[in-house]
Amino acid sequence: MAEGKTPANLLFLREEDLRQGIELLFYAYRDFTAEADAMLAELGFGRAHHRVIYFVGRKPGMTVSELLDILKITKQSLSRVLGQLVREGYIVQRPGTADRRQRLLELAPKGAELERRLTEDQRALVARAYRAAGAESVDGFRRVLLGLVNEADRGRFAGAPRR
Amino acid sequence: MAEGKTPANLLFLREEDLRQGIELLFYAYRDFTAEADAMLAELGFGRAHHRVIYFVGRKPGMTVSELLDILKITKQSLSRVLGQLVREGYIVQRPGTADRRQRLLELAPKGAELERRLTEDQRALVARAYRAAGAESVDGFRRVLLGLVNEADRGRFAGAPRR
DNA sequence: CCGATTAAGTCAATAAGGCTGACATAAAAG
DNA sequence: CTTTTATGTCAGCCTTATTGACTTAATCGG
Repeated sequence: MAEGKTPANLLFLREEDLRQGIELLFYAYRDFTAEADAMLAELGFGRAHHRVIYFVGRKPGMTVSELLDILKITKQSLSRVLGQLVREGYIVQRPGTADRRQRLLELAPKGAELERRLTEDQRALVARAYRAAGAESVDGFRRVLLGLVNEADRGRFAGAPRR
Repeated sequence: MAEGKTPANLLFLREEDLRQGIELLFYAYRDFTAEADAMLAELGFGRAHHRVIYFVGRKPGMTVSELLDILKITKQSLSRVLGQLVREGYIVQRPGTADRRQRLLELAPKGAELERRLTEDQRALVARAYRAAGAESVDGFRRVLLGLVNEADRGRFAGAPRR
C-alpha cells in the first residue's frame, strides 16, 4: 500500500495541476482584456478592432492576408472591422509596390495614438505581473505559452528570449 | 556613449519583452480554445457552454451567483446558456438546503461525459506544453499568470503550487 | 410578523463579432 | 489568354454578450 499510494497521489496532483493551468489561462485572459475592452467600448469598438490595430501597429505594411492568417477569422469578418477602422481614419491602405493587388495596411496617426493608449495599458499589466513573478518566472511563462501555440506560429517568436 | 547605450537598449528590450508577452497570450489562448470550440460546435454549443460545464464540473453544487461571479457576465447572458444545458439534460438544478432560493448546479451524467471529453483535450494540450517546458517553467508560468489575474480572484488558486 | 433584501428567472430590444455562400474586380502568373 | 490570387462586397444567419424593467419566492432584520 505504501507503494500503491504514491502513483495514485501523483496522478491526482497532476490532474489538479493541469486544471489549475486551464483556469489560470481563463482568469488571466479575462482580466488581461478587461481594461482595454472598456476603453474600446467608449469608442464604439470591440476587441476585434484592438487586435487589428495592434497587429498593424506591430508590423506596418502588413497585407490583409497576413492579418487573416494571424487572426484566424474569415475575410468577411475582418472586412467589417477593418472597413470601419479605415473609414474612421485609424488605418490607411496603400497598394503594394511589388504586387499591386495587395493593400498594405498601416496606422494613421489617429490609429497610432489609440494603439499606444491601448497597448500601454496591457504592457503595464504584463510588466506588473513580470515584476511580481521575477525574471526566471518570465522565462517559464514564455516557454509554456509557446508550447500552447500552434506549431505553425511558433516561429513568430524569434528563437531565444534575450538572455 | 558607452554609458548612454545600455539604458536605451534595455528599455527597447523590455518593450519587446512585454509585446512578446502580450502576443503569446493572444496566440496561446487562440490555439488553446480552438479544438474544444470545434467539438462544441458539433453539438450546437459555443464556448460559453463549455465554461459553464467546466466550472459546474469543477465545483458541483455551485450556485448561479457564484457562476456569475466567475464568468463576469450578466445573468441574462448566463440564463440562455444555462437554460439550454438544463433543458438538454447536461446540468441538473436542485434547491439549496440551507437557502431554498438557491438552485445548486451539478452535472448530469450526460454533462459529466461532455465535460470529460472537452477537458481531456485541453488537459492534453496543457500537459504537452508543461512537459515540453519543464517543471521549473511551469512554476514561472503559474506565477506570471497569477499576477495577471484580478486580485480578488487570486485566492481561488490555493497558495503554493504543490512542490 | 412585516417590510426590505436577496437569489433567481424572464421578456424585450440591441449590438459585436463571428460564420457560410455567392459573386465581382483587378492584377499577376503561367 | 486563361487561370489563379488578393481583396472586397452583398446577404443572411448564429452565438454571445449587453441594458432595462419586472416577477417570484425565500430569507433576513427589526
